Amino acid sequence: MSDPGNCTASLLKEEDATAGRPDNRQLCEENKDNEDFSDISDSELQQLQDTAEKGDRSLPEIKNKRTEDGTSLESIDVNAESGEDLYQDGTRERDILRRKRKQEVGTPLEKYSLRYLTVTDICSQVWCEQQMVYKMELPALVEKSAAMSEGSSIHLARELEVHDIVSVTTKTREDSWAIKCLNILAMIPVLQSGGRVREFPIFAELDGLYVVGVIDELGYSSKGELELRELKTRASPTLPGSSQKRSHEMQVFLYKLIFDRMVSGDLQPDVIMQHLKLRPEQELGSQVKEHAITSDLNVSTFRDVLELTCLNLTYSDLPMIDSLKLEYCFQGDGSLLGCEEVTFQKEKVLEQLTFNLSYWKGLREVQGVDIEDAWKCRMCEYSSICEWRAQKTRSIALRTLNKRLK
DNA sequence: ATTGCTGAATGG
Repeated sequence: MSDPGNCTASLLKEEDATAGRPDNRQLCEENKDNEDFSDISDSELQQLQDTAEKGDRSLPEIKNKRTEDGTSLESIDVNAESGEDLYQDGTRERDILRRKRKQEVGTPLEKYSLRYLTVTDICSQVWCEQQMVYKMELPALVEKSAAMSEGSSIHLARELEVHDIVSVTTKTREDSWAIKCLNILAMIPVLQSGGRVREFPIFAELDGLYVVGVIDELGYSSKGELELRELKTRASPTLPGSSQKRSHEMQVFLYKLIFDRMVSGDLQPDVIMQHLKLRPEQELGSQVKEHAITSDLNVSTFRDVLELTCLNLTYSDLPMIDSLKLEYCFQGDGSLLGCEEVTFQKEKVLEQLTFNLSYWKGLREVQGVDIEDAWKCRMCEYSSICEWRAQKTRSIALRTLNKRLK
């Protein structure tokens, strides 16, 4: 490994990833015969009304068996093969934490005990907010699709082209955040020398909320502009529809928003630690320290690494992101389907963000999709229990009924 | 808090 700038952070956990995983296949099959909100037959009308009055909503019982030894192994990167096992594990972990600590009152953020949101959380909110909320409440219902696994491995393959991978065991939450910092510290010089990096960790406070993410790729364009590239692999050889593109655009917009903050010296160690409830004096784990030493960094507590990172970001004179590109590739043969530059309109992005965050702050109720986007429900794991959908269906049914009575 | 706080992104 000649270039220390080529390491990224990741995490490994629990060996028996598949144990206790509920089989969702049947549920997914069932969802196939769900129709749009419209097109309701006469016989269904009465049924719908009955159901509506009863308020029937049978939630399937979800069990989360899990080994309780709790030993966690974190690493500075994935030893390949990450795909499914890690995903399933992570999901169950989040599931347990959220459901255990679920409170009946407070803002959604408090209800799900979230100290931060991820960029993906906000993007799935753009796709369907109601679905995103169900994912928080009942994550076990989602099964990773083949397209998603394929996407993950393509991304991993690309990452391996530019990164060496080193695993590191961690003991504390501070250790995992220290790894993010170490990776940032390693990537800064690569960017300064005009190089290319993948999986750049980002985090910043947006509108009072902490948002965390990972930038797929950063590099320089032929014009010498700092360019963000987000690879989207597609199961079919087609470009995404407008609805899906909207969510992709939001993703890169948020990346830029956060990255720009980071390089303009907006990051304050104390604010970060307060927000994320990290202990500044926490001594770093031996493996983390070891890695820091090989990178010639003299650090012993979490505060040391975080402060060093904030200072580096502030004074390394990295540019803000000039260009945002969405790159679509076909999973089948790897062919490029299209690459488009999206224009960052700050006002619009902030407006969208404010709307999304207002849900988390408890300023408004959850919203599902509009009728014209009801096609999304056909591939949604939660359509059979969806309150929003039921309500929409009901209101349309009643409207149809009224028309007929006229 | 009884023991208590998350790899993010993957695609539609």
